[in-house]
Amino acid sequence: MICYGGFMATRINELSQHVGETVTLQGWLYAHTGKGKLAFLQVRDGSGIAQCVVFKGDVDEQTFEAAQHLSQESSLIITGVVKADKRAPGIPGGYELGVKSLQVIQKAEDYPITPKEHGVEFLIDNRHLWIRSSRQWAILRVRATVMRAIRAWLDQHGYIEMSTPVLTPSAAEGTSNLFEVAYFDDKAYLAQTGQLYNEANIFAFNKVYCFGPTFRAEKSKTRRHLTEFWMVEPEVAFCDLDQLLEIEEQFVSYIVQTVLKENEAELALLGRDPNLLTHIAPPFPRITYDDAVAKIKELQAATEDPEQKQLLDMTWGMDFGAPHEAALTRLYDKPIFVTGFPSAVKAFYMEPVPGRPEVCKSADLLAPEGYGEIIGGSERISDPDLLLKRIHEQDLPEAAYKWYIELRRYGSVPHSGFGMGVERTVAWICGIEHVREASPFPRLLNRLYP
RNA sequence: UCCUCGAUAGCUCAAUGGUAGAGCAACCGGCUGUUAACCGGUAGGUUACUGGUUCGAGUCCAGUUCGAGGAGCCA
Repeated sequence: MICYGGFMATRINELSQHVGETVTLQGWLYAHTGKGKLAFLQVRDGSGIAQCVVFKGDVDEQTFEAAQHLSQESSLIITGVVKADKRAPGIPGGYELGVKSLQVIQKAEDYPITPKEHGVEFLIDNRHLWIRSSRQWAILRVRATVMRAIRAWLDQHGYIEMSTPVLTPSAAEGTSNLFEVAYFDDKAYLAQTGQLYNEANIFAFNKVYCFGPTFRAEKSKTRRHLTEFWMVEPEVAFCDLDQLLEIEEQFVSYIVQTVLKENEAELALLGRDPNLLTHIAPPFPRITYDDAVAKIKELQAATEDPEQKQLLDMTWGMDFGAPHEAALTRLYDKPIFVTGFPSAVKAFYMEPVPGRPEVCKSADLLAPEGYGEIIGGSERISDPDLLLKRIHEQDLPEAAYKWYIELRRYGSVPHSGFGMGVERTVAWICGIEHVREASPFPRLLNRLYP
């Protein structure tokens, strides 16, 4: 019996509910080994991995022959009796199938990713296959939970999702790190933020968010950069920076707690210690830029390593580099807010701190363990004259911002918002080295395939 | 754009300037509890590319291409 569509099949993550019953699984051979009259098949079905044991005495000769010669990633339908067995490997493991019959849908030939170590280049070239591997499978399931938790928290708290355009007009903040695309006889650019449009949306809907891919044509080759990544950007009317930080810490904590609750098996598979995440709850430490600079200088003075000493070089007014963020966040076991950056290194639309116009009401949220910035947020300038002045100071084309300035002429209010990078957040929660593994098909500098 | 490192079998890696090797994967055989099983056997190579030095180059030199890590910039 072939059960296409899956409605007749049992899912591997539900095997524990079927002990003693005869069930049918539909999946792919993940790994196999044998021992004379026994064949051990590890079968994936998308929900988990289960060991299926074929004993020569239990099946006809053809079936045993087929089981012995099954190749990795062959697709199959397999029927047998569910047994609890502590020895059974798999995800979640502990249950296995005593096979009664086996049907090979397709015998795979020479699957390239073997259960041995492989290099990064080979794996990323084979990303379309690599996502079947258990670590990648686990990471991408956590990503799906993160994305679901993002929407759940925002939806539960009165935000409405409002799509912002991916194709945006020319000009804006300079085009050096934008991807240019032909737009009939004109040029358009792939969006690197939906924020300005969200600032229009709040005047219609009060609390909004956009959530989608965003594009940066930066020539960055580091473990923290993708050229296409997903970002969620909430924007809130009648909201100052202090209120924004409370929103952010609740939001991030909810996401982490949701993953801890729903992806225990995935985190275990990744070797991620949940104790590094269980205490993630409000409030998060807040530190001003001024204090952060002082702390970094202390750390620089304390280090013996001459290379670190040079990397930690810091003077007031500089933006943080990755080494600064890493050193600073290692002092805390929670994400930290760094507030009040110099206006000169931040975007033109950020509200100045009253009495200290050289710094602005901005806040970066830095993840612990050296993962660095996962959120950038700020209170936006609400005064039209000040906004216009800042646009002139930064030599931006006023005409391109006509609509944006107009927002401040028709019922302007204090408002704030932030953007959170999904892949960096997933990388932190999963404890992985590189953001490329937090995206199903990462786009990187020099890498557009597959 | 800059700095550092790298490219040898399908994969991961060896190989004093002197015959190109191993493990895994594949294929054949053995084993009733394997967890990246184990044991025996078979097959598998334009050493990234171009040029140079040398009696002789995977190895030394120059250039090119591709990749990795990092810096800057950023989520």
